[in-house]
Amino acid sequence: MHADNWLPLKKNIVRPDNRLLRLLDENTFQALAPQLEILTLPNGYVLAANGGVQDHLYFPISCVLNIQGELADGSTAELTAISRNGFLGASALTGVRMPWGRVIAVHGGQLARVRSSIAATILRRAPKVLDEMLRYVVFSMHLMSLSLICQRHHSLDQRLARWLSGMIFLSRDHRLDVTHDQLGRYLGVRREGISETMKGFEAAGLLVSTRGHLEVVDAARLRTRACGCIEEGREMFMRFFPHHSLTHSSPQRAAPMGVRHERRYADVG
Amino acid sequence: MHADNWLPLKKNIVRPDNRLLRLLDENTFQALAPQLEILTLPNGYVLAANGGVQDHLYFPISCVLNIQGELADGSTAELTAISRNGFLGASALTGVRMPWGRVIAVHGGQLARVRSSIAATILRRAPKVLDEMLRYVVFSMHLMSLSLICQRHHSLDQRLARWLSGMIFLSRDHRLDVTHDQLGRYLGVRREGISETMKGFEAAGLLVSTRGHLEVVDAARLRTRACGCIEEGREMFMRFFPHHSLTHSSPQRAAPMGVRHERRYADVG
DNA sequence: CGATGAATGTGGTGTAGCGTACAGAGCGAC
DNA sequence: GTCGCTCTGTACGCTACACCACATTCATCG
Repeated sequence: MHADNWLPLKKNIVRPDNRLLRLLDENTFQALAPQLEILTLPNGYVLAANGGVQDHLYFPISCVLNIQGELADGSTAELTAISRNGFLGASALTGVRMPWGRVIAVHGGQLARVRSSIAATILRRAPKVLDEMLRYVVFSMHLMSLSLICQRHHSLDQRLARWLSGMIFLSRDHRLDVTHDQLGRYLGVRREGISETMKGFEAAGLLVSTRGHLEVVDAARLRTRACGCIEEGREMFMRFFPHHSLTHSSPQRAAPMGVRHERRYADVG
Repeated sequence: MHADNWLPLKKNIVRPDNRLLRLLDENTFQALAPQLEILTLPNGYVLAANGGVQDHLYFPISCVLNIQGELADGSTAELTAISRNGFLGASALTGVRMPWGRVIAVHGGQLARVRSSIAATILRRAPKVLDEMLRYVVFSMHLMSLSLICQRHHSLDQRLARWLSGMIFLSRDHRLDVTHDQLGRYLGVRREGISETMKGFEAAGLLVSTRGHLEVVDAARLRTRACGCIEEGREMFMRFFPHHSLTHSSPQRAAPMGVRHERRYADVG
């Protein structure tokens, strides 16, 4: 798992399908383009371990990143997920290097990155986009607030159902490469708890799984098992980004396994 | 409990002791000053219920605000606390009205506020302060991440000790007016759990309490009962605001009950 | 000064998820 | 193949806290 396969973006090339990059006016984008690198990450690629993102901004295109926190005593939990709707690197943008967090491409795919120092200079000329980035940061904070309460009050069944529903929505793929152990770290529970709950889901015909992989086969019913946080998150997204339709966000990139995608409700980020 | 006792700030008056307002250059501050209102809130004053802050920015001076989240199903938890080091209203600054959250002055005192539309216009001329506000937002997000993991993995004893330690640090007052019920909502647990834990603290001689009030009498030992999140939070603060000394942040405003204040370690916000 | 309601003590039962331990099973390396 | 390692199933006691029910006590206000 190594991401050496990046290639510099050529000028006048099609604009990467990231919501924020799409908001750039043509001039600013052309200024930024030579500095953009496009990376293709495999499933499960660890983009940053124990040190967070230091001095790049990352704009997911077709991948989904997962930010994981870990305390000194070893406790972990997922903090947020980032897709083509957002970006990663707000800390770097403020000039702070955080030795905190761990970034994993739960769902592999393309992403664009740019040095934060360069980005800051160029984006300063595009206050509209900078505003939108601030808005995304604030939105993330609200989503995290939601997760904070969710963790405290909702059952593992509900939270796992929410997590899976959210992830298949963001990745546009009903298949997922994760082990029970990883899921446990994301949700802040033991591996055994995940196995147990997963067995229930599988018995109910919601998904099928082999070691390290799973495929959701009944997304609609899976969602009914989740807590209301999916809807609350969706509502929040609509409130922050009213002009952005979740259901028609952008053309589908791949058609994996011929499963029709369910996108009516979903977790967002 | 009504906050009708506000008075418009006079020109050339001493600058309110809020970290962000202090960062304003003199010209920008003079432009902002006529628009600032200074409010004095009593302990427990509910600044916003079920609707968050809509169209003001709030800069605590001597009060400590507590932001509480509540889901549709009634689940609650504290999201963050805001003192003279920060501000409230990032959502409003992005132009979004959030029907979410509840703001309480856990520790009463003064705060400055200004209409967010006016503030946005004026602050646009002070990019340094705007940057610092963004930095505070990002810092808050990290602190919330910490709390998210803390909630999941640490015991009620530890979390209550952390909360109390943090609050007496931020308020510079060892006394606190809160009921067990309120504490339960902040920490996302039942009232009975708080009563139980509190009894333990009182038996250990860490604090004394009467109904609706408590006073910490051994802050040092209380901190030893807390989880490591206090230190982690402090480290985070130092990283984001390296030039701001926590121990000498500003002169002490009141000397309540002759108790010497412990400020070596603390939770921050 | 007594009434009244909010705040707190107490207790019993239920359970979700933890800690630990170990067994089986798939998958890749050789 | 078959070895070895990682991933997954299962079980069992334990603890923290939830949920429910009620007794008590203090503070305020008439």
